[in-house]
Amino acid sequence: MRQSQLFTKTRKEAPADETSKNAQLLLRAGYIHKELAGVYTFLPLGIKVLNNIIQVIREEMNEIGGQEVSLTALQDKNLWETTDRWDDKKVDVWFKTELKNGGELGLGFTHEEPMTRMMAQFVRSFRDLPQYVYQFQTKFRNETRAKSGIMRTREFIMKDLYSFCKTKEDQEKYYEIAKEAYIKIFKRLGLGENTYYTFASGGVFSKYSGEFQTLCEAGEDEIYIHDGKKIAVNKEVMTDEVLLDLGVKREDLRVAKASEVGNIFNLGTRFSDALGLSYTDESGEKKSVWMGSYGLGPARIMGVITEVLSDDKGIIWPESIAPFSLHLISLSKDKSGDSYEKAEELYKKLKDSHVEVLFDDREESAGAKFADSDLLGIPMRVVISDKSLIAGGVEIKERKSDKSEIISIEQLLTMYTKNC
RNA sequence: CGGAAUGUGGUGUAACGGCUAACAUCCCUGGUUUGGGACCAGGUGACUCCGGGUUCGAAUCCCGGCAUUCCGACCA
Repeated sequence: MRQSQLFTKTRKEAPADETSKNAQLLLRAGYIHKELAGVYTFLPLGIKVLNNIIQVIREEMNEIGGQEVSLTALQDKNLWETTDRWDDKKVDVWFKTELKNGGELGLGFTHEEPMTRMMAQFVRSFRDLPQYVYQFQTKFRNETRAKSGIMRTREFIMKDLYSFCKTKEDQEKYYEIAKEAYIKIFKRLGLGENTYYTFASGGVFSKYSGEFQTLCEAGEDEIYIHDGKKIAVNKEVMTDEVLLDLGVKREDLRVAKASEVGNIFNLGTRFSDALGLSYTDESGEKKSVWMGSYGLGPARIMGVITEVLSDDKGIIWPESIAPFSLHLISLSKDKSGDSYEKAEELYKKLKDSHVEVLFDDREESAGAKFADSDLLGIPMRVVISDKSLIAGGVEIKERKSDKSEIISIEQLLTMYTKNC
C-alpha cells in the first residue's frame, strides 16, 4: 500500500486524556481511534494487526480440532434465566436492550449458554463426541471502569472455544491440549518469553482455572512466578494449600505485575445439565456432556504487545502480526528522480510477489519519514535513495535493531520473494 | 459504584475577574530544502464541554449536569 493514500496520519503528540502507553502509541501511529471511554475503532493499520493476531489463533484452534462458527451477540433472556445468569445481581456487566414488541435482549458478554443450547441440537450419541467449537465474536461488557486503552474495553472481539466431551477424563485431557495450543500461540505472537501459565480461581466450576499472564506494568494482576517450572500463581489464590497442590515453595517465587491475555476453564457439567445437553452412551445410558471453555482477547493481546514490545520511538511489531513485512521508504527529492523511479519499480515487484509492503512515497523530509517508520513499527525498513544506490542498492534495517546494511535490490527481492 | 483531577482551534499548551482569547504544531498557498520530526513568507481554523448563577465585566468565581483520565471496589 502507498502511504500517500493512507487516510490515517501519524501525530507527534498523544491526546492528553490518554495516559496508557498502548493507547498513546496506537493513537499516534493511527492504528486506532477513540470513540468513547473503553470503545475504540480499528483503523486500516489496526485492523490488519488485529486480523493477523486472529489468524494465528485460528490456525492453532484448527490444529487442535476446532470448528469455527459465529454465534450472534444478541442474547435470549429466557436462555440465560435457565442458568440463573440473567439477573443484574448475578452478572453485573450486562448491556441489555428492549425489543419494540416489549421483549428484552442482552448483548452477550460470553457464550456458554447459546453455544451449549446450539450443540444440544446436534449431539445425541457418544458417536457425536467429542466436539470442539469456536468463534471470534464481539463481546459486550458494561465495565464500571474501562481502562488502559484497548486492554479493558466495553466492546471487544473474543476468541472463545468450547469443548464437549464424553467424560471428565476426556475433558481434562483436552484442557491440556488446549493449554499447549495457547503456549504455541503466545510464542508465535512474540510473547512466549514473558507469558506464564498461571493458576487462578476456578470459580464455581472447578478448583483452578488456567490464566495466561504476560508480564506487563500496565497489567491488572499480580502473579507469583516459579522460574524453574515456568508457572505462576495468581495473587488471588495464593495460599499455602495451593502451594502444596503445586509442589512449590513460597521462597522460590517472585512477584510481578501481569496482564491476563487468555483463560481456560474446565466447566464440568453445569451448562450441559442446565440446558439439556446429554448423550446416550454405548450401553444406552444417558450421560452428561463435559465441557470446557477457552478464551483469548485479540485486542488485549494487541495492547499488551504494544506495551511490552515498544521503545521510546514507537511500536515494534513481531513479524507474525505486523501490518506489513516491509516499510519501503523513498528519500527522493522529487517524483521524477532516478531513485524514485527505482523505488516505484521495486515497490511493484514486491507487490507482484505478494509481499506485504508499505511504500512511503510521500513528499516528506527524511527525518519525518524515519520518525514515522519507527512509530509504525514495521519489522523491516528499506530505504532507497540516491545515496543508497551509489552505495550499491538499498539500506535495510530491522526495527528492533540499530544496525543497518546496504544490500543490492536483487538480494532484497530474493530474500522476500523466494517463497513465491 | 466510592474518591480525586481535568475539560480552551484537529492536537499540545498559555492567558491576574478587565483590550480583538495567545503560542506551538497540524492543515492550506508560494518559495526553498531532502539520511533523523528543515527553513522563510502569508493564510484558514475557538460562542473557552453544556445549562444556570454572581458581577459593570467570567475561559477565570459559585451551583448543577455531562465527558475523560487516574486510584479503589468489581471483573465467567
